[in-house]
Amino acid sequence: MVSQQEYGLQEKHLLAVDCVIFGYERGELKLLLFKRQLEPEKGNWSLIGGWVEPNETVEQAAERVLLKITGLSRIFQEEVRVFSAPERDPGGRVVSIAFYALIDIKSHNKELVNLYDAKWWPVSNLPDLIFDHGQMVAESLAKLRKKASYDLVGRDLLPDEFTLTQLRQLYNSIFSQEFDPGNFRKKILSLDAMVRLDKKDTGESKKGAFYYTFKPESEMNVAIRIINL
Amino acid sequence: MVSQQEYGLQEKHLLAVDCVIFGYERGELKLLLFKRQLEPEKGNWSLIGGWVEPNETVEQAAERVLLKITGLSRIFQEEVRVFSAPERDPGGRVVSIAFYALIDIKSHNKELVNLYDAKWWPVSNLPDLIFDHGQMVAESLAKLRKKASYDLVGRDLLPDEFTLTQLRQLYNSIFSQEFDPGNFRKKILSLDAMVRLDKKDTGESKKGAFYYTFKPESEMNVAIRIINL
DNA sequence: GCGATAAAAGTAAATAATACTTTTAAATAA
DNA sequence: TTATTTAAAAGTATTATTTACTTTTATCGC
Repeated sequence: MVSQQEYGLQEKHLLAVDCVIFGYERGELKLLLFKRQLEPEKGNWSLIGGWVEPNETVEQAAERVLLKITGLSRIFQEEVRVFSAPERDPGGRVVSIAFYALIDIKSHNKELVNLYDAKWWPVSNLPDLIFDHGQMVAESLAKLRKKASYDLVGRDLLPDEFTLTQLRQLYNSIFSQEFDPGNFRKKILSLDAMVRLDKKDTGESKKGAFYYTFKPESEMNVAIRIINL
Repeated sequence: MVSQQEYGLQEKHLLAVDCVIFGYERGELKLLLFKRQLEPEKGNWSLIGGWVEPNETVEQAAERVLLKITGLSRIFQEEVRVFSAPERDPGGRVVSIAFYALIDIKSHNKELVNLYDAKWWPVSNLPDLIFDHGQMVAESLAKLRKKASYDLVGRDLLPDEFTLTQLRQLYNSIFSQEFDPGNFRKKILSLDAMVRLDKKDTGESKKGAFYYTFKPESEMNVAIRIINL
């Protein structure tokens, strides 16, 4: 029998969260980045982060950061993974948990974003990021793609009412590929996850495209395959 | 412009890893659990865990724990998620990262397992676990199922040489369902991920079943769908 | 050689994916 | 007021995959 080590004798760690905030606007998938305000790497582009407090979960810490920056609560977010290379932050040993979040750019608070010196960047054209934040973004995008391939992800990125064309364009931008309009429509409608409204968007075509809304999450059949990887 | 908080002013956290160790033996998926050796909950069944040291990554901490208990290195492991409810451990605020690992039970060091007062349990019949360890196991199983549905998982759980029947039985036990022998064989062979050896296992049938080995990981085509969820 | 056993191979129907074409609705120009 | 244009929406034919089976094969023990 071998003994375990006591709680009190252990070294403690600085714990942070970093948020990869995806948004969607005018046919483009975007990422909210901000200019770092303290040394090291002050002034360079980074993810939005924050410390984990003793009385909260890491998810709550991420929600707190998200609320502070966007003014939004109840945002969809998912843990990416723990980043813990001892030298990842030259300022000291910080273990950071990366989360990715999905928001509708139109619905967030732009003044707060300005206040924090943040900016939306197209994911297809990102600046260099500090530390391992580039890796965090790459893994978040991979997770988002995986999720989008077996789940409908529009709910958090699109406005409440959207057209099938807008949903397809969102998928085009997530996967950086063009989906066939007819087949995409057929596949999506077969999932029976949305309701067609009696309203049309005439901005894109003369005929006009029907608006749809998502059915409540509770009515959704899960684990439906949308894109075949 | 809003200022960020300095590193030095922050509260630190105890950081641990907990390992959900899956093994496979005689048609059954099993989990390695051990009797906790310190208060609180001393003597109750728990996952195998350890503290994260300042000079290592959380993955290295999990590898260290796995080596200590099984004698094996280079084990397949994957992060499940961070468990950080403030009251999850009655002994104090401990943030724990759960990992799940896959090993071939035959190849591990049984003396070490005994030394640590550990025991293999069938996943279909687990004892109550301390803290949130039951939740860690449930989420690990879900992750393993997801992985097994788009990847071949036998490589880490089966011996080097195995029959298609053994691989199918592994899948049966992971998904708690019976896969059709003919269709399973057809699907698996179509992936072209294994090599048939000139050797048969005659233990299970009079005709005998050919042994197979996995092709090197580098030759594998990725993201093949095995089970349709 | 014969029956028993599970492996291995084969088959036919149903379902789904893919690459297209055609029709529709509404705005605009001739 | 009719033709033209646009993208939405519907439809279609081919191919590929999945599913539920049946048949054949190899080998053991009698």
